[in-house]
Amino acid sequence: MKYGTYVKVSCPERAILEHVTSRWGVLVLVALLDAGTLRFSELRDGIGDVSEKMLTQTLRTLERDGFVRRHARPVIPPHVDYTLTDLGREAALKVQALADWTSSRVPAVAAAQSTYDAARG
Amino acid sequence: MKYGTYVKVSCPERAILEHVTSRWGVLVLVALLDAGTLRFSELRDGIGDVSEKMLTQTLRTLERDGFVRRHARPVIPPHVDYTLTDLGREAALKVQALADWTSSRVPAVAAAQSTYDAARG
DNA sequence: CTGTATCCATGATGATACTG
DNA sequence: CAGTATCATCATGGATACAG
Repeated sequence: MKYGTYVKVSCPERAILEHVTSRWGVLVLVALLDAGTLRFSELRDGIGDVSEKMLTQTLRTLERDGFVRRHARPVIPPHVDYTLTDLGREAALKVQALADWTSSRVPAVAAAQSTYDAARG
Repeated sequence: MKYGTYVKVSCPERAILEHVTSRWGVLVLVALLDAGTLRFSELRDGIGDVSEKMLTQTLRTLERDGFVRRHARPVIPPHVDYTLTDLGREAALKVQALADWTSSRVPAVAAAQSTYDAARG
């Protein structure tokens, strides 16, 4: 079984971890942390390379977990805003911290990989 | 592959993040952080439910990234020890911090999910 | 504009069997 | 003991088309 992003994981902690560290989850959380409020199309364009399907799926999951608040204005054409909840802000800060640390160690990891690859093949 | 305007998550960074937050990556890092040194079989038994294939794969990835050091003693039967490098200890601490935070918010997330599911379907 | 529905290629995953 | 090899399966994510 794949340790799915959406359900079917025995350990709830593991599931939540998957949600916030998932490919698009990280980007959505950090984007909303930086911008405060973003529309669906702003998230889609800002993140880039994300399909609408995956963005919707990611937003639904984060909304269900209580990390993201969805505000749909009853207008035509539709206008939907997304913001972080307090819980979501906590999550976003933690995830950003991990992402920042990772970013800072990219050179060290790249060096380690080169060494490893050179020694083996 | 290009990422966001709001977020600067490069591909190598994303890959590293996936390595350390992967299902078995988290468990291996935390196990080694707690125990200091563990043999292959100790990791396999301690983590539980992990196939030898996935454990090997996880260990190789973490070793290549410079997070884990592998020490194979030239004896029969084979005896292989795994420990964290300094870089790996940093990673393990960050990951454990995120995992601990996640663990502490499981009730809040569960409540949010119940609310969401009740309101919708 | 903000989604939903459907199909499908890809790749991750784990069971099993085997090896040095 | 510590892996490696092979294979079946099944979720994941992307493309596409369409709807409200």
